[in-house]
Amino acid sequence: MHNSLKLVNQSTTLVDSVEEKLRDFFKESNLIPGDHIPTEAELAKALGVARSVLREALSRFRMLGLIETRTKRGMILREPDILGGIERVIDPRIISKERLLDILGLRVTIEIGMGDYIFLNKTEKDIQELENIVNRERVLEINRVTVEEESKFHYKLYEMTGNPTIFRLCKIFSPVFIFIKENYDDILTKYVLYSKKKKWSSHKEIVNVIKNGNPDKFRITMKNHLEIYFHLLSKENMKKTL
Amino acid sequence: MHNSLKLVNQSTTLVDSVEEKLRDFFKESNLIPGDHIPTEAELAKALGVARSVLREALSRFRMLGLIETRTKRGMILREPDILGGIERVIDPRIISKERLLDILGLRVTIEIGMGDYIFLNKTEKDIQELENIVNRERVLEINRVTVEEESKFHYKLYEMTGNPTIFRLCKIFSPVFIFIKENYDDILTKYVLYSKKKKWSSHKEIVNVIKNGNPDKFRITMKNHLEIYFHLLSKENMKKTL
DNA sequence: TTAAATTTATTGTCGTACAAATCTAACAAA
DNA sequence: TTTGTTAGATTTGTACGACAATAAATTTAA
Repeated sequence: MHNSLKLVNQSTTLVDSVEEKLRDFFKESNLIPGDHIPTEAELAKALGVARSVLREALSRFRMLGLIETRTKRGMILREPDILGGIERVIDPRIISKERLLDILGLRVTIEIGMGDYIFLNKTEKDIQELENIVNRERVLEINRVTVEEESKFHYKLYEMTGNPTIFRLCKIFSPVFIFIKENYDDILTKYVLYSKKKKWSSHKEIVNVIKNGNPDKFRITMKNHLEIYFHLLSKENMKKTL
Repeated sequence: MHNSLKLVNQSTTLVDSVEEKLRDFFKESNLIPGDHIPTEAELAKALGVARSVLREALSRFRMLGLIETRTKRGMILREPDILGGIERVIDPRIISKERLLDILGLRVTIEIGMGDYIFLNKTEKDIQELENIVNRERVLEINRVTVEEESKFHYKLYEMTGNPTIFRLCKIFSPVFIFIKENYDDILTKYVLYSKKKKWSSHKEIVNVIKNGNPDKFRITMKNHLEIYFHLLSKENMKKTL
């Protein structure tokens, strides 16, 4: 009762504000990767906090790759690893269903949208590899392949974009897709069985489009291939699913 | 000279390994959000490190939202904020050109791919809003609008996916696009002026497709709208650009 | 039984100390 | 002059102890 009166977690600790102040300081100083930043002693004094507090803030930056330290040589600013944070906390078991479906939606969006990118950079060797992957697939019931084979195929597509960040994002999200596939298997299977739609594009068809088609055809085919997931993503079904 | 001889920073600190061990511990204990985790004293003792070292590791988790602490009540596991890490380090000035172009590529991919998503969730109100935004735009030379108007329009599209994570990603990447627009303005302008292509889809056309078209038409129109960016993204131009 | 006071447990912050690494400088040797 | 050695100084990494603030638990008082 009277929950609305409860103060929101008013816990801005010293470490939090030091972290923020330091980030502002880096920006305002126009520091670029490779530049030295003041020593711990200097920073602690300037901020008026104990060294331990400062170090807890710096520790966060170290994790993100924003600063690098070597004894005696001091600290230098580095280009941060923008995906380092995600990588450490992606665990489907502790992430809410809403968020997991968000990620599924992002995946589907990227895979449909990457057609142009693939056609921009595709090589003969890539296509050869894709064909090898597809030929090795053993098709199970209702047009499905094993999780490993599915992963291998889609990994290769992401790789073909030639965009390392997108490729890495794919690897980071991979456990989420596997989790969703396993946990919503009944819903998905039921949908496939009772849907009016009877034709789902296969990996083979996608490869064929990459070989002889164009980006627009790729998108349509990929959309078709991924269509079952939209069943999970529509607003009405989400209510039922969650 | 002789950079290849330089030793790689082989420094795994105690804090790093404590961080890793704790993450493993959380996973193996099958903890879920809301669960209590041992006190600092217990953890420090179990790990055999000083409390200060432990706290530097915990500080990282606190930043990512993975743990929440309140004095006396102890620490509890929380659903982490998967984008919290990115949000803190996105600053175009300290991120390499390669990475910035990666992000541009991701944006373009998402915007082309989100057609189905938009058609899945669009409402009359959304379309009304889009039209308002477009009608307020003042078109500058060569079909361009101001950065703010451009942002506002694309924000609305992301919002229409109904996917909060994708929407947030858009906001996070926004400074990157602005940076790229400003820094590659000469290349982009030259491309527009001398390209054989003379027709670039406008915001108005995109709205029209959302209103009366279908996802396939949306993708083609959006692709057309964003085509100038592929000029920066192709492998050959990237070499020149970087 | 209820209300107030006290105790206790736990995180937040501070300070000191020393170890480890490595840069600097001075000096010695070739 | 160049190279090698040694000693000292600087800076981060780790440990430990102390106390404040807070909130739960317990005891005491009305």
